[in-house]
Amino acid sequence: MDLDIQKKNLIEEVGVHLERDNLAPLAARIMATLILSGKKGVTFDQLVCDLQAGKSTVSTHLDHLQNSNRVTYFTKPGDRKRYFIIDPDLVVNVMDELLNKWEKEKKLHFKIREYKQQCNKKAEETGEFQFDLEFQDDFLTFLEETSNAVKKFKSKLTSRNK
Amino acid sequence: MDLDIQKKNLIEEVGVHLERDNLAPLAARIMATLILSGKKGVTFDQLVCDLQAGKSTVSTHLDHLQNSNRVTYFTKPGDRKRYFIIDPDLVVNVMDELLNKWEKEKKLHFKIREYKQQCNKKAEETGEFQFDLEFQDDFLTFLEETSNAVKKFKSKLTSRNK
DNA sequence: CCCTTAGTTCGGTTATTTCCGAACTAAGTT
DNA sequence: AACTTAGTTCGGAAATAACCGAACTAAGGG
Repeated sequence: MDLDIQKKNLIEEVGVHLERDNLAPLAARIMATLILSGKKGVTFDQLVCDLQAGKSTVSTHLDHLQNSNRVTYFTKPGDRKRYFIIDPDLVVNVMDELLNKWEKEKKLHFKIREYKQQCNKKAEETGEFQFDLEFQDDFLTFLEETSNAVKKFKSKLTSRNK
Repeated sequence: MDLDIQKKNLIEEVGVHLERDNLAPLAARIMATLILSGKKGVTFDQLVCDLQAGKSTVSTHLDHLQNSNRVTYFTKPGDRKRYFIIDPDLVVNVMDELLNKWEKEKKLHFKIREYKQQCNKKAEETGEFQFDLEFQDDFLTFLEETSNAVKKFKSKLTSRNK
């Protein structure tokens, strides 16, 4: 099958998938394009042209993608253009984001757990407990264990890359 | 501190957090309310009243939350009202969702990897490879390992609950 | 100094999401 | 049969997100 057609289809397929983590449609297409274009990078104009999008839109999204550590660029001497690429640390950055989210989630679950305990204590007299704490505990263990798995893999990766 | 005020604040805090996984603001508040109300359940009218929302809005969101296995309800004999609660299997359901997403992601990465290999093969003559496959491989391993951690914890949970 | 290139900023348009009220259904009550 | 309760459905309003073009900046080239 023709590689160009395959690329186009993959960009769309990957793009749709990427929209699931709160990326705007065009931002997702930009990411997909960069993923499928590799080391040689893609210029601003190529993106505008390939994706049939406005310059301002591409500019804004590239900004956001760089701020969130997904995308970066390199330049060539004597060439004013920027060559955008996927951030080489994307995998690690994604993991950090996940860990961060889970950390916040853990703190919230702790807070909730405390609230529930207070409620139960108050209801001790009547004997009708409002809450099982199991749910909270399971969730906390889940977050703990999964976080650990990610951390372990992360350290494996980062140690390898010096 | 007054438990009612604490509850209100927590609902808002948890609500904001829940919006991060593609829940509409009101859907997130419903979830938060149910989480913080426990076994006794919350009725439709209570939700409409507490959250100051339209009946239709609450109805639609409750529908969606039930379809996505986050919320369920019980009834009391001789009482037409439904008492909505967090689905007791929520933790497992959330894990299943995660695993599902990661499975799709793995398949996509495989597809991408294949495309990249084809491209590199074609570029073998010129000697300038367009792609490192490392990125794809790292991501695949990441998904693999993290999925396994989640699966392990899931089976621990489900075996405990018969 | 003017022109081109490579973007950025800003105000506004379009599309989508979220929410709402009014009218409706279905089941039990009086 | 008429009324209340517990919701559902549907058409549309309001809020928010996504995108765009026109005007602008900044830097290098002729």
